[in-house]
Amino acid sequence: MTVDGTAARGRTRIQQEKREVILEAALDVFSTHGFRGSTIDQIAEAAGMSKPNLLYYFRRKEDIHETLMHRLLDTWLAPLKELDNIGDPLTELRSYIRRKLEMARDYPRESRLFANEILQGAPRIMPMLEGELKTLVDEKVEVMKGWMRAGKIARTDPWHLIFAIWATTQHYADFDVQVRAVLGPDRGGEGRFEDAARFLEQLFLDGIRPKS
Amino acid sequence: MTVDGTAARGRTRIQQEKREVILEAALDVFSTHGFRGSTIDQIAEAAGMSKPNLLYYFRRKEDIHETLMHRLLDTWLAPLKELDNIGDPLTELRSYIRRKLEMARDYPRESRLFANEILQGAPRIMPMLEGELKTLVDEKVEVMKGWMRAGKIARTDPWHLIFAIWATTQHYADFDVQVRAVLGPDRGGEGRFEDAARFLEQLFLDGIRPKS
DNA sequence: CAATTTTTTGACCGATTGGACAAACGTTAG
DNA sequence: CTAACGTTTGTCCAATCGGTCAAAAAATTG
Repeated sequence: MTVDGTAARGRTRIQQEKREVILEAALDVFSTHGFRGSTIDQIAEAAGMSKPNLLYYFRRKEDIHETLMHRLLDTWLAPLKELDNIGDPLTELRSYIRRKLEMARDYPRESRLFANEILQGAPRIMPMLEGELKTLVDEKVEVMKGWMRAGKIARTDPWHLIFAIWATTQHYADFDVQVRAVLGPDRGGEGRFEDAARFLEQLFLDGIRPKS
Repeated sequence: MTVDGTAARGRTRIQQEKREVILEAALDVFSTHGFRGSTIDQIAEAAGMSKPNLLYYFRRKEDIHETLMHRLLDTWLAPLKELDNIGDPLTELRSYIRRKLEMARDYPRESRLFANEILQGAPRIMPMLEGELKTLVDEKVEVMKGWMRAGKIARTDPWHLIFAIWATTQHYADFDVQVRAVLGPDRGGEGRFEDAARFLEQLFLDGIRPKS
C-alpha cells in the first residue's frame, strides 16, 4: 500500500514526518531550480532517501509541488488579509510593509518558489490568481479607497500601491544574490533588512522629494 | 565546418541572420522555462529548423544562453548609465524610472530571462554582478549622495532606492501574469503601464502620506 | 513466537535529453 | 562541367528523466 496523497486521513506519525522531510527538501530544490529544472533524484537525495522510497510517499513529482504551493499560498496571503481598517491607516500600511519584508527575510525559499511559478506563466495556480487573490485584492482596494476619501492617505492608485509593496519587499528574497553582490561584503550582511525596512518606510510615506 | 561561437569574425550574412533567428527563438523559450527547463528541440522548433541544424550555428545549449545574457546585460544597464548629474536630480530620477518601466513594457522577455538567472542563484553571471554591476551602482550611489548633500533630494539610502526602482519597474514584466490577473480584464489592458507610470512617479516623489 | 502490514530498495522500463556524425544537399568559383 | 565549400538532415548514442514493480526488510499485531 502506498501513501495516498489526497487527504491527511489515516496517516501515521511516521508518514507525516517523512512527508514533512520530503517537502522541506523539495522546497530547497524547487525554489532554486524551478519545477522542470528539478529532478526527483535531487529531492530524494536532499531528503536522505532513495527515489522509490520518496515515490512511496508522493506518487508523482507534481504532487509534491502541488502540496508545497497550496501550503505556501495560505501563509503568503495572510499578511494582506490582516490589513483592515480598524487601526490608523498609515500605521496599518507600515505594518503590512514590515510583515511582508519579514516574510522575505524569514521565508525566502517560499518567495522564490512563488516567483518561479509566476515567471513561468503561473500554469499551475492561474485559477487561484484570478479567483482568491483577485477577490482579496479587490476587497483591500476598497478599504484603501475609503482611507483616501477620508483623507487618511494620499489619493493614488490602490492596485499599483499593492504591487509596489509586493515588488519592493519580495525583491529582497527573489533577487537576494544580486542585492548582496551589489551591497558588497560590508553592507550586505544581515543588517540589510534593517536598512531596507527604514528606507521603505520613508519611501512609502514621504517619497524622496526634499522637504521644502 | 561549423560556425564558431567565439567571435563575429568571418561570418557570412546568412550565418548572422540564422543566428539571429535562433537567439530570438531562444529568448522566447529561455525566458519562460529557465535554462534547465528549456530544451534544444523547443528552441529549434521555435526557430523553424532541425536540432542538428541549430547545433551547427551554436555548438552547445549553453552557448546560446551565454550569448543571450551578454547581449541582455549591455542594454539592461544602459538606463542606469545614463543617469548623471547634469540635469535636475528629481527630473533625472523620474526619467530613469520611466525608462526602466518602458523597458519592462517593451522587453519583458529580457527581464524574465534576467530574473530567471538571478532566482537560480546567478550561477552564470555572478562575476558580472560583483564586478561591473557593483561598480556602476557604487558610482551612481555617489551621484545620489551628492544630490542629498546639496538638498536636491531627501536624505535616504541610495542603494535601497536603486533596488526599489528596479523592483517596482521590473515587477510589471516578471510578474505580468499576476498583475493582469489581479487587475482583471477591464483594468488589465495596455493602459496598465500608464497607470503604473503615474503611480510610481507619485510614490517616489511624495509617498502616500496625505498633504497636511 | 508467527502472521500481517508497512516501509525500503535494487533492478528495470520507456521516453526524453544534449549532442555527435556522416551523408546528402545546395551554392559558388574556376 | 567539376571541385570545393557551406548548409541541412536522418540517424544514432550515452546519460538522464519520471515512474513501476517485485521482493526484501522492518515494524506492528496477534
